Amino acid sequence: MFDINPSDPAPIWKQIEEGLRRLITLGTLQPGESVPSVRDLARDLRVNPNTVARAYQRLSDAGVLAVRRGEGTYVADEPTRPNRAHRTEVLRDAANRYASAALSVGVQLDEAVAVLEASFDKLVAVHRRKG
Amino acid sequence: MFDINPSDPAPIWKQIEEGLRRLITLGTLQPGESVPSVRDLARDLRVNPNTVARAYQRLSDAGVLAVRRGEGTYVADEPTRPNRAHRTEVLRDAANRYASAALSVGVQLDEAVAVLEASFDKLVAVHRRKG
DNA sequence: CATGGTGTACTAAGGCGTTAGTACACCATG
DNA sequence: CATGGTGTACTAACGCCTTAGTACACCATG
Repeated sequence: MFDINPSDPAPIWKQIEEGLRRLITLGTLQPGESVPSVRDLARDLRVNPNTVARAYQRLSDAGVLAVRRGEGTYVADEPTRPNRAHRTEVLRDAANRYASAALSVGVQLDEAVAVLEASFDKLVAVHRRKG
Repeated sequence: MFDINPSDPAPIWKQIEEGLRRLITLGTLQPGESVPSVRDLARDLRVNPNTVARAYQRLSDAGVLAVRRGEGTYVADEPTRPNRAHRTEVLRDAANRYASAALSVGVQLDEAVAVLEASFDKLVAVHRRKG
């Protein structure tokens, strides 16, 4: 489905939340489609079920996922889209972290852009492979 | 000198380490030049001296900073440069995080590149202002 | 020599993330 | 109705990060 990076300082529940949002915006997960159960995804990612549950609950509160009690969790029929303010904030923060990391190891803008394109291609390719 | 982002999941000592490496590679801090004392930088960043000390010690172990006991800490005469393997690893990881964040909020490559350029410009501008 | 600033070391406490284990209410299925 | 899978909730424990406080050895300065 997607990968978790244990060495990433970002919390695992946040990586799961981001990964699911990514698959939804890319169309890999479509409205009404079911997502893996808490226990299944936890086993798949080699992570504790509580951590997955935390991500699912946050996405449900945000209106991205919909829970049918006793049955399972599904992508909402009309998944909530982040507004412009939140989107630009997330993007600027992430860009600052990337630029800082690049400059700290002596990498210029052009090379940073090239590597960024490769990362984009890889993630979109995962999308095309349906998982 | 540089900024610390308390909401960044990355440890503060790592942000300090990265910030100093960035200023050195940009030339804002030149070989032989002195860096602020542990207590001064801690007061400046509103952070505990222990946290700054941790970053200084790691940079000293890496050969980027040189400590003169009882006197202060300085940029090494020939600061160690990260090798290609480490550089590409850091860059790829950071690029993956940025690409993932962008796609999770529905941002395409072109917009992500534009925002990245802005971040680069901002950091380099800080460099030109000598701090 | 006395003072003050330097890096360094140590302990104690609190917060957050993660894991582990257990338990419950819910619902589809047979 | 019994079973099994679903999300959810709770406690306990561990580790890492951070803060706070104290203390030490070192050295430049006056």
